[in-house]
Amino acid sequence: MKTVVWWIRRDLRLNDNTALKSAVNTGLPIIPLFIIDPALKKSPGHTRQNFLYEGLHCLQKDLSSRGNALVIKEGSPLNILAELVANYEVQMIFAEEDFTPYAIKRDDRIAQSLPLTLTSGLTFIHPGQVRKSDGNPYTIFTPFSKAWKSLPITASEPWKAPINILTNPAIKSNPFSTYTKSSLFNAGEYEASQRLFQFTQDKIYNYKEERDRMDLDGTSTLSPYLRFGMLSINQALFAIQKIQNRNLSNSQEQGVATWFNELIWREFYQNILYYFPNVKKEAFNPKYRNIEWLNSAEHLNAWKNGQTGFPIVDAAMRQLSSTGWMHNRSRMIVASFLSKDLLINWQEGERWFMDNLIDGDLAANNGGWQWTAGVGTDAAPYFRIFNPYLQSEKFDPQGEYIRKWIPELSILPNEYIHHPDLMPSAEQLYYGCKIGKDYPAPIINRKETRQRTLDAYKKAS
DNA sequence: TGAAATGTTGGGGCG
DNA sequence: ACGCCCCAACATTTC
Repeated sequence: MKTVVWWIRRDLRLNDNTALKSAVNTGLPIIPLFIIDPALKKSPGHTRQNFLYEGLHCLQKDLSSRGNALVIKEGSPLNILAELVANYEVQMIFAEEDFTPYAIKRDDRIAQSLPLTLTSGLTFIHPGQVRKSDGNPYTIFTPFSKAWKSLPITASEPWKAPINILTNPAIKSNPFSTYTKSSLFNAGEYEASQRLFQFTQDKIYNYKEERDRMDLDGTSTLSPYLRFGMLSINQALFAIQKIQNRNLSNSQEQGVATWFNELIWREFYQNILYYFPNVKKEAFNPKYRNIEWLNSAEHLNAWKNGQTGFPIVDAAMRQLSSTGWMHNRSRMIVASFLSKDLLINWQEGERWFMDNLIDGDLAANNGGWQWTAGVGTDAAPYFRIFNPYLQSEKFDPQGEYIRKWIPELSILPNEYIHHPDLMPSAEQLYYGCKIGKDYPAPIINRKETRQRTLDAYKKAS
């Protein structure tokens, strides 16, 4: 029996799936396949791996309700696919194109000997399509986003997977259910579509104002779903287009435009990784490849464990450890603190984020870290140093975020919540929070570190 | 998608 | 009424 393979990688959905659609269009029976690749298994942290496995479980359920089966195999993709091709009459392998250096290399090798066809879907516009007039890729966000927006491409009505997907009955799958559920994110495309619907009904209209507030629930919380393709970028952009057709107030429009812009940032960093795969290993900007980092192991541990003595930093780091997710504003604050205040190589932070984030994505995470560390695609940003106290007062005004994640500070009044080390000793006694004992004293003096960092960056450039 | 330092302006108090 | 000072508020420059 002639058959085709739908090779699932980071597109764990049935609807609006370009690879599945291509497979369905052949009219041949399909083998829906996910390969657990040992080469990738060692890198993801537990949170992300659990989310992936729960997503596979969901996909398996979604498929079996259509009378089909998801085949899950473990091993080298090349070997597994070659074996399938040898044992079944596989006419074609369809997969959604991925742009990490590992994925590109893997797919190139497989395509040399097997009938692999890659489809577009991870980014809305393929990296090759967004270039300057001289043919070079964009390296600055604003011109990139202008070019991106000017392309005459609009999101299309998401493709609905057929009620019955014809699968190849000759190959059986084992049920897959070994995972720990995330406390915050249910996996699966149903959950993703629900969240997208809720967000675009309501929160998106206040997104511009509330997305930065760490004490509010103002962000989309869609990143894990976009990361694993439980939601496609086309589905997200189509949802935006639909609400843009309504009569929106000025401020509502701004909320929508701000989220739209965030999605273009995602495209931008996928592009950067595609054209400059070396960013995985080094700073995008050659001037900042030789910064003399201090790399204090003690400071790095304090940062990881949320014990720096800076409440907003510690709250954020504990949120990450507890939930596998961190608010976007918090990510910038802790990243600035690690690279600019502690003068620790941003790559240490990048790795810790990848080990812990449920939505950890090489392109976005790397881009974000390089941006904050000031070594990336921005023009002259080395002096962009966040002041954790100001950030805290601005974006967690009542200290609710801090109180939520740092129980030992939860009793403090607003007056001291951002800056507990300024608390007089009588108050420390009164609130049962002795600085240096119940909660750490600040591990660095910001007045000194600011200058230290400016010097180190200046020297490197 | 930063913050601090420095510069400018303009209104009110006051001799 | 006038000029001077003070200072808050805002704008610009600098790192």
